[in-house]
Amino acid sequence: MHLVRIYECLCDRTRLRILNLLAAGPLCVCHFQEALREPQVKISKHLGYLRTRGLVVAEKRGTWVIYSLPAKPGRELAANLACLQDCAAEDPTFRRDQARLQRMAPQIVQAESCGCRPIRT
Amino acid sequence: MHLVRIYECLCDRTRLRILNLLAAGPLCVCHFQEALREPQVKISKHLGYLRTRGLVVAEKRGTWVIYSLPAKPGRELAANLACLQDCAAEDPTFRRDQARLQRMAPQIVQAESCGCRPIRT
DNA sequence: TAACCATATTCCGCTTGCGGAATATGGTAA
DNA sequence: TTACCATATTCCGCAAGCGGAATATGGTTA
Repeated sequence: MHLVRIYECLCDRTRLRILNLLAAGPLCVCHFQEALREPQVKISKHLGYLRTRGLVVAEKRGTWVIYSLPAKPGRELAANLACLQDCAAEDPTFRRDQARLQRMAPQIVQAESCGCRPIRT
Repeated sequence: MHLVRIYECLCDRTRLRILNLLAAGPLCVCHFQEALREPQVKISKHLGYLRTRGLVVAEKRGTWVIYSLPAKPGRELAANLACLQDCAAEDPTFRRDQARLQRMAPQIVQAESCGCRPIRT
């Protein structure tokens, strides 16, 4: 019953907020810290939790790490992520996080930089 | 973030199996025991867990208790129950449970009896 | 009344997960 | 090289949840 593993990932508030942000596109760790206003350890540990369970994919780019949702999630995961997005649309916390993220743009992940600070190729 | 409470209910295998059976209609405790082939304590405790969190509704009828999904679940709960049903369609465990339940019919809950044994009005 | 039945609760040991402080790792800049 | 930065890991104390054995509760039958 692989479904249980998925729900275990979803039953934490911080992880839900992370997944909600990722629905809009890849992000690097420092973006989560800023958008969610949570300490680095907390973010990092929850990202690790999600990664080891396949809900999230990590890609190293120099010093920083960019996280994203899996390119082709399984049927169950896809269904639940869609359901989560549906529910998130009305939740104030989720909306606030998204708003903060938008305000942080356009220094959002580009091909060349995560935008955490200026990069010189 | 009420969603978290819902996911906490969904991240246990036995509770998922219970909710899956309930999707087809109300059942009394002994039906769960038989269809899931799990001990009484286990069933009872998980039903209690679900009940206190509003995922399930209990109605006493004499000695036995009939459980069902809430008549009008909230938006988030409804969405997740639908998603669960979608996922359950392919899972062997869920299908097996449903098959056992169907084999147990027609002694399934009626207005007058839970069918656990013959009733004389 | 007493015996019985379906269900719920309590107790116990165990595992998992959480948050935070401190520390480790490993890449980048000077 | 050394200093620094972003991220991950370890260690700790604590709380919650699970399963099972035993027991309690409360309605039903005899």
